[in-house]
Amino acid sequence: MSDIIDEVISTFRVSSIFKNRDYLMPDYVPDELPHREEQIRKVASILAPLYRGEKPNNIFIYGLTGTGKTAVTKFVLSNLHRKFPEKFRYIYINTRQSDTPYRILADLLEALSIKVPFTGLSIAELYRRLIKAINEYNLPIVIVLDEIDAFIKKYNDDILYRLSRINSEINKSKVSIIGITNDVKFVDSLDPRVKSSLGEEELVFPPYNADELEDILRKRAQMAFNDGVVSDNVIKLCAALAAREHGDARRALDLLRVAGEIAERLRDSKVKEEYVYIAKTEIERDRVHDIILTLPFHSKLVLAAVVLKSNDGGVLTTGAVYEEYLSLTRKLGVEAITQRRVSDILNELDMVGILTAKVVNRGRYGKTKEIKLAVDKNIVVKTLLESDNRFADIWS
DNA sequence: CATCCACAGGAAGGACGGGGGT
DNA sequence: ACCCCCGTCCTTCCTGTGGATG
Repeated sequence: MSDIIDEVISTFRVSSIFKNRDYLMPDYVPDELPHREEQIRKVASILAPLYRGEKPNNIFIYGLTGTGKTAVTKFVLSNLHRKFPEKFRYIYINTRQSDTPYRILADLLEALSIKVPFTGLSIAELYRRLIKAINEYNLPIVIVLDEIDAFIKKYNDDILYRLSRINSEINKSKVSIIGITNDVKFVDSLDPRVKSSLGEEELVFPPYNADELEDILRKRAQMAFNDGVVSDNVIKLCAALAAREHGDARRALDLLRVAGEIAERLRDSKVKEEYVYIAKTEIERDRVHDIILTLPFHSKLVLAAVVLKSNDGGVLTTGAVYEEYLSLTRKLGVEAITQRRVSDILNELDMVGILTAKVVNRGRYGKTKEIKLAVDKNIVVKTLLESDNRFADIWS
């Protein structure tokens, strides 16, 4: 048995593929960000007042996923901070990870080294403590709220409003907010007061094109892989596949990393192009798998209904899905939830990319959603079966 | 041109289980 | 011990709606 472990470890210890895999990890912030020089300059110049201990303007940053918004922001802040560690403080919060008002406030407090219980307090109490903490803090603070659009959509812009108002509640203004969002239209849904306060500076990040992606990949590949392991064609392929997905650099890096991992697993000394394709389906499979496993039971049931009805081909409507869902609940002998809730669940499944639910008006035939599965049916079925044995009665 | 379909999706609220402060 | 708060799912009730049809 220990042979197996030795074997596995040995492939890890001396990798013929990777020099250092970390450079391909999503959270790695590189020393240089090719093709984002202009954005770096802009962000840096907005934040420059920190050097004099003054509060910079608030910033709104737009751009699709994987266009370097987070990387540029972190890059500029960490560089500034390294140069002037005594001048200011910055806090980065990803609102997808900390996805409730409570958790955001708790994270902020924690970053200011104030311990708070992870539940139990009222939001108002957290605000009180936060304001007190900021009041006692004498440096400017930059708060980065990443991916706020999803958060605001789910809750409201109350936190943004309150955070932007903190300055007027304390003696000296010193809190700057950097809001990062994937959704450009999202700003319109904000309270005008928040909009004007947070939108003091606006910045748009365009997607990378295939050439730029290639450039980025080449630089990273050099750091991450051993020499001669990755051919230019592999890099071009990763760039091309990611460019198709609106120039998502993270996607491109993921492809390259996973392709490398596959080569490593197969004890190959080179990353072949076919591994990139395998990586693509593997990434997709893992994503779908993770999402489905964490779904509540009735969401899984709704998904099962969609899968079953998709057998008939064509587009589904909310009504059709609900009917199928009801028959499943009867089959399994569980209580059904309302169609109103199922409608929301379909939207949730759309948001995580498992299916697409597009609202359409079909005139005489009413307003409904056109629902289509967006991922491989077999993966869905397999994961559903694995996640809850009650599904065995449906796919026997 | 009005009608009316088949829902969309907002608002309010409730049950429940996680966990407080005092 | 007491009462309070929050997030997660969910319900009930509701008003709104684009365009094929009559």
